[in-house]
Amino acid sequence: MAKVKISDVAREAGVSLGTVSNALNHPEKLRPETLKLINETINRLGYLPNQSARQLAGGATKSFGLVLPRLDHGFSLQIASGAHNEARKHGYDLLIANADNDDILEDHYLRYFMGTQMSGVMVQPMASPDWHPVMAKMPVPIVHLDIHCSEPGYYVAADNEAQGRIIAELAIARGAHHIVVVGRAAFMQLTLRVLGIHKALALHPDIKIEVIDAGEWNTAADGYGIGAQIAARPADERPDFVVGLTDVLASGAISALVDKGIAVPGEVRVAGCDGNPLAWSGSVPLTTVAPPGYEIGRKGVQLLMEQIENKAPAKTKHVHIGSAARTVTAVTAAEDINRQELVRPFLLERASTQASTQTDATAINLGAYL
Amino acid sequence: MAKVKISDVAREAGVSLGTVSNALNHPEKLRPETLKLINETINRLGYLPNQSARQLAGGATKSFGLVLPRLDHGFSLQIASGAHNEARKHGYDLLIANADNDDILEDHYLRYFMGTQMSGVMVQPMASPDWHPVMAKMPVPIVHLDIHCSEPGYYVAADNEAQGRIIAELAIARGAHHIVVVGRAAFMQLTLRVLGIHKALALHPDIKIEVIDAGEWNTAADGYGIGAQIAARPADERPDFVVGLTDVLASGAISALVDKGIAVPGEVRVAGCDGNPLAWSGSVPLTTVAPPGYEIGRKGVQLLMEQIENKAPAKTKHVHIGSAARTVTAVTAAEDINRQELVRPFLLERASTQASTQTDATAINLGAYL
DNA sequence: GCTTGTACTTGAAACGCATCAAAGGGGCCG
DNA sequence: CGGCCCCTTTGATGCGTTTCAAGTACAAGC
Repeated sequence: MAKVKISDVAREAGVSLGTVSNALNHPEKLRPETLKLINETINRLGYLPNQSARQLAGGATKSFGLVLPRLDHGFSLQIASGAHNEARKHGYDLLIANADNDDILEDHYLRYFMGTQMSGVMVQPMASPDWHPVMAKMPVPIVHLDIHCSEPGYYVAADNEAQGRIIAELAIARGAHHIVVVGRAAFMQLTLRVLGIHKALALHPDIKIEVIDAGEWNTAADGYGIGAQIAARPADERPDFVVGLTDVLASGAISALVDKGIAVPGEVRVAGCDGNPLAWSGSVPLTTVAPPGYEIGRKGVQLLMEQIENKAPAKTKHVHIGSAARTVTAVTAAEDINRQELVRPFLLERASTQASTQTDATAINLGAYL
Repeated sequence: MAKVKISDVAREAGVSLGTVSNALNHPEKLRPETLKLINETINRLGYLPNQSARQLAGGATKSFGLVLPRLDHGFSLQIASGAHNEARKHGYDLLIANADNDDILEDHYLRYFMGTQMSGVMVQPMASPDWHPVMAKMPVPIVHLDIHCSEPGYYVAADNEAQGRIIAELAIARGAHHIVVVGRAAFMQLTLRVLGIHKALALHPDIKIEVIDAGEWNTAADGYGIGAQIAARPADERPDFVVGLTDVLASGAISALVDKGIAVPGEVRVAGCDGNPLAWSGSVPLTTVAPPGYEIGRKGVQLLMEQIENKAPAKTKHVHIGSAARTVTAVTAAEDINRQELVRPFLLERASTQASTQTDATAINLGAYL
């Protein structure tokens, strides 16, 4: 079980150490038969290059690290997916670490990646990344995702305000008179969505709007609570449009409303925000405005590449990506969940199973903010 | 931007190289004031240990690698979550790689992890792991997840047959007379589920059973196709119970049935299999029998630890974990999506929002297979 | 004052590989 | 046959750590 090393391969194949190394890294430099001989020996011996030694000796690694706050949030997964594909396209590996909603762990993995000679590191931070002095003097390209930071540095974020605007316009288009927004004020992203909604409704003073803090953002139970509260109101105080600032909140609210005998979307329409796959893979599709997670991951890697390739990269680069709006049915959406590079809002009503490519009037083109 | 190394810290702090190293790895060996001095210097200089060099010199890394076929499959995420928590408990890091349904990539990341001096590696393989001769002579503990392999080695798998049995018994309990199973025969896991269903139904020759290959397993569209086909049948040839061997298949089938005006669960009951979060977080809960993904990840790490700690570990160890059955409502389920260590099937009918802890008679205790 | 012991600290060796200047081996031309 | 050049292979060097045998300083004991 002793690990076989490059010198073993060299001895066994009757060539020198450097030749084996070349076989691994610059095969074009070798005569085909030498290469073949070495490869056979490698396989026979079950040789596996020691990555640590490789990195130590060679420098960069052609791999990126991505630290995510959680793995079970659809948005983070879209980021991971986009980052993965883009990284592979450039021949880089992507390693993912789960910070499990823990600051300490986030910091730990960040340092870990930094120290592993990764070519670059991305984080979807839990808190503002400005706090960490270490970040600034990092010898490794780093990009923050889904967050705005004032400090110099690179970040890619969704235009959350635009999402709010889109959803508000959806409500207006549906003829809403009374909107209830369910969310959690403490989160910057959600706050911006609320702001977008308010701005869009500024021109419609006749539409009444209420914002209710659900306490949390990631459990349907909280949405259920608000839904139940709404259902308990006298009919004339009930909204005709509910916005869940998060898809799970919206789902919970729908559950409550239906449970209490209120027709959705008959009496109350409900829309979400997140583009959480659960919303469109379920048997009943939820209308949702999706931040472009996939695109954020992709762009993040692109910014990493940019820093790597430019000898003198910009000190600061902030990218905001708008949410492209598109109408798709539930089934179709489930189909291309991993292929679509743009995410989109859905029609509130149950759509037919034919895919419709009709573009929402409020669509923001991807490039608009680039 | 030059990377600061240990010798820089040593020089700056006026101590020797080995002392700085001790400060990092064996702080108890240093005089408190020396330690303090060194730590201050480290922070001032922003020193970050080079993990590659560390691993090269030191050997093991206290970190595990996990290669997953996809990141967007709920089951894989449960595995990742379980593995993560267990690994942290032992003070290990967990790094995740996404093979993106690509054999080559899977192999690539496996070798990568092997070569990184990871203390152990886990894979949820796409194909049977027997094929790979390299695996056998790996100098690193390795555990296969969610798959049975005949070769010597470690694996942890769900008892898929039991899942089929549970779902069949659910159908029997609901008084089913005609069951349609929608799935993809080519996948071992699904085949075992079908086997379990057949075995459970062996005692009920009066119940008619049909198995339809949906072509795929991971898109609701395929389920939709079968659902539509069922809906098109004359009423007396229609099943009264449909089993999706995968939750998305079940979702798709439900969509189709409802679209075509067939009442679910009024005329046809539908259940899934996977415990995919989408099934229970959506506003309408889907009944599903969930393989214990979290538990598989957990046990996988435990087996890794076992191999690491025992100087002479067993050559082979196969663990099957049964699916514990429990009845939960959609909202509650969404709530503890990340806390439950056991996953469970749901009632087919829309449940009330009160959690019910009633245990299904077919429940298999977690420990039963350990 | 000398010895022994204790508590730290030191620095050289090794970890496995990539790199690169230099050497080797042909083929071709004069 | 000698000289040149190109293609291939060689092996010493260094990457940033950890480790560990050897060293230092200081205190206690005689």
